[in-house]
Amino acid sequence: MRDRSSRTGSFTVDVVLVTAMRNELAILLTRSGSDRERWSLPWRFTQAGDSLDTVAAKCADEALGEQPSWLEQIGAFGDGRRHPSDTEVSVAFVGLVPHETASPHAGYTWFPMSDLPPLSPRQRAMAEAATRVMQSRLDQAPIAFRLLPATFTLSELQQMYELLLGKRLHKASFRRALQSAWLVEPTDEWRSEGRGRPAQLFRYLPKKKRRLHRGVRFDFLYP
Amino acid sequence: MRDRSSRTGSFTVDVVLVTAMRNELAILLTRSGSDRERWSLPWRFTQAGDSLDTVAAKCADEALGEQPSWLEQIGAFGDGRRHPSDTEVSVAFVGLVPHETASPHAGYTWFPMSDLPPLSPRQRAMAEAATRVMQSRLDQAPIAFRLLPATFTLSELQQMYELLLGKRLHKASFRRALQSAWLVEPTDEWRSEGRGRPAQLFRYLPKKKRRLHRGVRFDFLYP
DNA sequence: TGACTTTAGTCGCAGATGGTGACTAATTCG
DNA sequence: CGAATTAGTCACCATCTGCGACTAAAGTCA
Repeated sequence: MRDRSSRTGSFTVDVVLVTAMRNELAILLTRSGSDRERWSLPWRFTQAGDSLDTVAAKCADEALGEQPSWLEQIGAFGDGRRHPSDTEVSVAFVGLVPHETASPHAGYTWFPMSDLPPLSPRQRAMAEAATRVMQSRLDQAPIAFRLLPATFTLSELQQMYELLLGKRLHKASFRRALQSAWLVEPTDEWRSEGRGRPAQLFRYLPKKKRRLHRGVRFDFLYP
Repeated sequence: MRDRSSRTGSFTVDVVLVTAMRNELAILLTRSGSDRERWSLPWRFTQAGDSLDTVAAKCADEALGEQPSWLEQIGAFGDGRRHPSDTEVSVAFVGLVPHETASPHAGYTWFPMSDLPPLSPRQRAMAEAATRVMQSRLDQAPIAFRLLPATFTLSELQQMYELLLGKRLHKASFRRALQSAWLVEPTDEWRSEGRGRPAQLFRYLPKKKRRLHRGVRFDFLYP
């Protein structure tokens, strides 16, 4: 067992890998290194010369075998809360992963946010912060798009926004707002999903071609 | 001179203290500890047992003799950029200070953001991140109010928003949006400022009494 | 004193945006 | 074929926004 004080001044990088699974958000956990009975976020000690982003990317790669479609730091966590590493501070990242293409390595498991196993207090704080950060950036950054595959139907996109916002949206208003924000462009493909009319596939329209004025705000709710 | 590798794994806490001075944002700098010719943000090594927020608060107190009216972490910075401490990582905070009541301790000087002296690359990144964070939280958190004294005129508030947004706002629209957001309440005081009609003083209305629906969005611009 | 300037604060129109239900379209199922 | 299901659009109307023009209360200066 490590001596607690030996880690004073050192720190870890932790990654909250988020995906949308069966209509709810889920994060990727693995067995804790120190206590095999407990679950933990993927984390690492930093090595001299590696930037924080690099360490986070390695963490994600070890868990998934690929890079998240979006990876962003959400801050440093400490404040006396316990962490498997016994360091005083950890720097947390959020990584977004489209669920369709993700296949975690052995030993890693998706857990729905609503039903997480016990985590160290510091990692629990990170998981909560991750969803807060995602919600707050929803209208500034392509959060919803990074949780979807490269092409998607507008209904899928709407469901993703409903999931992230935690409320229902009205179809016509959603599409109108989407249009005026120039966020997507149609492909020439259509997808027939069992019953019902086939849906056209769209892709995220990168900033280059876009003439965006106001940030998008999907505010409109349903009865 | 310290050996660079001796600090590997350790880190500092740095504070970007921001105020609004003569219609532009300014930050508080001091002479660097290692090189008296250079300027630096206030920073400290952490001590075992102190939370990050506590260290940041101490930093601010040492510079100002008082607490900022708002103090929030903006992230961990490293990525190989140099810092006076020779650590690999620093955790940065923004602190907001109303300029009217602030009187920095000896050795600390306000510098306008538009005309900063040379800083270490890591601290320059922090200063830039600070203004980005302030802008992005402008409609979620009382950023503008924390840069103003406890009571203020609506014209002063509008000027503060114009400064933070970097664009002019239309008076009538600004006040209408302010009303519908229930952000301020009038006091029974008025201030006569030289020529022109005296202005009523307002104060920030804390969340308790507020029934806020949508986030405020002062989007409307001037010709 | 009274015209002029300066700053505060309000009104109300016209056009843009948003919430909504009802509509049409294309497919599967039985 | 008709019912069910999902996609996509339309049009009405209420609300919100941009904006110019207005009123109000002070100082300045001849």
